[in-house]
Amino acid sequence: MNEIPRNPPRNPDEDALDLETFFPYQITVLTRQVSNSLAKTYVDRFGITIPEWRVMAALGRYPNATASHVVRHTGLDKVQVSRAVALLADKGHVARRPDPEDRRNAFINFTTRGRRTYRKIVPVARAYEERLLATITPEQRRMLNAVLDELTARAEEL
Amino acid sequence: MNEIPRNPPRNPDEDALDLETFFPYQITVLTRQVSNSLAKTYVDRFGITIPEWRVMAALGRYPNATASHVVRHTGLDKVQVSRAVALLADKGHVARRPDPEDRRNAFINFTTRGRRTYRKIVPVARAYEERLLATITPEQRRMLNAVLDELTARAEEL
DNA sequence: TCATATTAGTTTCAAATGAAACTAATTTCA
DNA sequence: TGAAATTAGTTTCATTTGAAACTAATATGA
Repeated sequence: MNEIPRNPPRNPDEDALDLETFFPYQITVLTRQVSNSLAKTYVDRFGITIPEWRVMAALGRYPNATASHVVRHTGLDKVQVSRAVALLADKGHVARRPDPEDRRNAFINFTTRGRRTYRKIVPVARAYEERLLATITPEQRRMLNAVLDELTARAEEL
Repeated sequence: MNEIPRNPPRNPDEDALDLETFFPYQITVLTRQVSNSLAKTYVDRFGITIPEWRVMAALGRYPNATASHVVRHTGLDKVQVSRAVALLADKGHVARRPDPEDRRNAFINFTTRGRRTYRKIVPVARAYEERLLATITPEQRRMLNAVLDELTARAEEL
């Protein structure tokens, strides 16, 4: 017999909390899904991890950045940035140039190869976002974008 | 001299991607923030981790569940569920009872102590969500909830 | 001026994670 | 039947993570 397993009875506790509609649960599940898809794409097609991609994205927007600038623009912590930059340097995507005026700093920049890779990734990242958001209206997108910003600011306060 | 560090020049690449408005980045940052806050609350106040809390939430809603049912209702993978249940059992919050009809299964239930803890956590979780969402309108909440469900389904397809 | 504090970035270490291998029980079907 | 496949759940192991300690350089202030 291959009986389909039945779920146990529902909602025994009058005050039970519904995980499916609990906001922290909802975003955790969605984020994991999205991150895994993207991570797979970046690794398979470009041989880099998400933190490495984030560093590249920061450099594409703000070139000649120090590690601290990258921290500020990526939301990664300094350990992750340190490691991601080291790996990108190993792979020849970025180069570090010490600041002669303060030798604790190092300016990070794309190599030619790194910039070429960055320019290939950007449209792939945009295309993924586009496909993901394809079924929601422009109005919903604007709202979503604004609400997420609002909630991020709010979460930092709490 | 304590000069405030200036950011490097912006947007050098005409086609640069803005991380701040890139949806996968936005939800990653928000989710990390929210998870960290909640994890801290659960550990500090109740001595449990987020996966343990999720298992409890699943049991609150669907009692007498097997590990497979918990997997289905929590979005955790079976390794995490196995470990979380083992830890909850160690702490005396849940008990496992083997299914006499199929001894591969074990039914998981709250102990009295576990149910008491669950009933304390639920309002704390709700209160956090309430404070987090306090600044957005009920209309926005409904929309957010619907859009996140939609995107989760969509992300699974991609 | 030099001892102390601060800052940038790296390394270390312990904990969390999840894929893959594994154990035990049950089902399938020749 | 009973050998092979499937399923539930656990354990192992290699990787990822981030807090804390650390190194090196610069700033501060008695």
